[in-house]
Amino acid sequence: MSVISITDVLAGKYPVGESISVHGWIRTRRDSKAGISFLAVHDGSCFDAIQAIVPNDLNNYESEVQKLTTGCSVKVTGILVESPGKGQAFEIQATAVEVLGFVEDPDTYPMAAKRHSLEFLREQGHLRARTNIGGATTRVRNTLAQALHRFFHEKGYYWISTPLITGSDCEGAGEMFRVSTLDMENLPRTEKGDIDFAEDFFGKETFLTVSGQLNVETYACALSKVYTFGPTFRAENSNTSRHLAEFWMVEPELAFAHLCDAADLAEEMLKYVFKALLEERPDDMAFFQQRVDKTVLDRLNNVISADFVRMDYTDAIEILQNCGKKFENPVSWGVDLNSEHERYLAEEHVGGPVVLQNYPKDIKSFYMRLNDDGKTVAAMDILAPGIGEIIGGSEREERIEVLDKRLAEMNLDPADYAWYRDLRRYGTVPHSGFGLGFERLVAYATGIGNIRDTIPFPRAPKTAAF
RNA sequence: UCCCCUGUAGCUCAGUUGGUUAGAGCGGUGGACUGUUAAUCCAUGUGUCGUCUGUUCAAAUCAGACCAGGGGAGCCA
Repeated sequence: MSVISITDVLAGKYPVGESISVHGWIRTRRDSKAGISFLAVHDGSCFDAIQAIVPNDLNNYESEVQKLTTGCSVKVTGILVESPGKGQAFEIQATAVEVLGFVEDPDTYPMAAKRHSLEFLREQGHLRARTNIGGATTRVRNTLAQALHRFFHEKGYYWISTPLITGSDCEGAGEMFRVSTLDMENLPRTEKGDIDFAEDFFGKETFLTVSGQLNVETYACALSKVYTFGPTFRAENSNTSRHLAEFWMVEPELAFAHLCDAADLAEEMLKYVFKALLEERPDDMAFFQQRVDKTVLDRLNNVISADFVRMDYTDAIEILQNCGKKFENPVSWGVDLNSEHERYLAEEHVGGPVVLQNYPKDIKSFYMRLNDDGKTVAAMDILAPGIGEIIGGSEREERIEVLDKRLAEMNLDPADYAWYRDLRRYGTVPHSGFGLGFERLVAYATGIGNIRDTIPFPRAPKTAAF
């Protein structure tokens, strides 16, 4: 026996006139003196609840049905009928209501049938999935994740499970969380007095990964088209609405490809997943459009239909210098762009996503491929109106002598990158890739302003509840 | 980590130029009405006023520190 989902009932997948059972939680109960009660039963399978009509001649009507409040769990059995009321196509004429669990004290049940602030809901991490916005976000997040996997699968990419625990402390993308089983009260010491990590679980220092990129490059240099999709960890003390200490990242890596190929892939990918989202979750997206951000649908449709603008860093600097707008941080060639600059380019100058590319080498990572001009690297950021950088990527430096020169310039020890250098020593190929912050994608797609509301259990500085 | 703002009932907030008894809406509860739709109408309870320290005859109100949340910045995805 399988459990019936309310989404299937509301979609008309069950015959009218026959008896079915649904399970779920009460959203609201309304009593009518005509001798019936209306129950809105919600199981999270879709945005809408199903309405059950409960006659007062059920033997537990007074003892239980009339005591149902928001949040109580029930199994409702009854005849599926076309609804004479407005607001729903089908409803259930209940023949039995089994209460699975009451709400202890309706007065203090946090998820009362009323509007709550997102800040309050965040403190109720174990219950917020029961709200409209919590459920809708969760379903959208799932749809986007599934669409990403499907996109890469259809294009022949292989999903690579890169490690979460890394023995390399030089991934270069940020502060790392240490992984250790040493007794912090009684640390083993070397003769010099340093902590003796040879005694630690892995026999060396280990950390949580900040990016799967370096690892996935090794598989790109064997299977050609690959990607990782998994959690990454950054111990940065970032207190903003667009950073998390634990976030999910999609990182495709493509062999025999240049920067323009990575940019094309990113554009195609975003269009694909937004199209899938609009097709598969019209109910949730209508909610976001109405209650969260009145511009989401236009924005997503715009991304789907418009070509992404490609712009060189050097041209962007010129645009910023000549736009007549006063910036707090002055612009000149060689400086890293600030939020205000990125926002101007994406929101005002272009009015949509923009691919910014070919940055000065001195403000970018060692592994990015040096351009022929000798001063820029083949790096790109995709900036989205509203949230800023959503994708960062590059063509990787595949020439061993150039890579070694870059490592030396940045005072990095080639020995730390031995296996990474091997990829360039044994049958090197041009290859490119990028990283997409998955929670930023969810935020962009829903209009939710704080990234902490796009992941079920957010991890941020001083925040690890639940 | 830096700057600005906020922290009062289950929730969203008002208020307090320091002085006996702290306010509203929503939610909850009780009732009326109703094939209802977060319905409507009537009635009704609720508070270590973020924590600690200080100033004072007196602090929820003033000051300091700390904690938490929001907005902006930096780091980035």
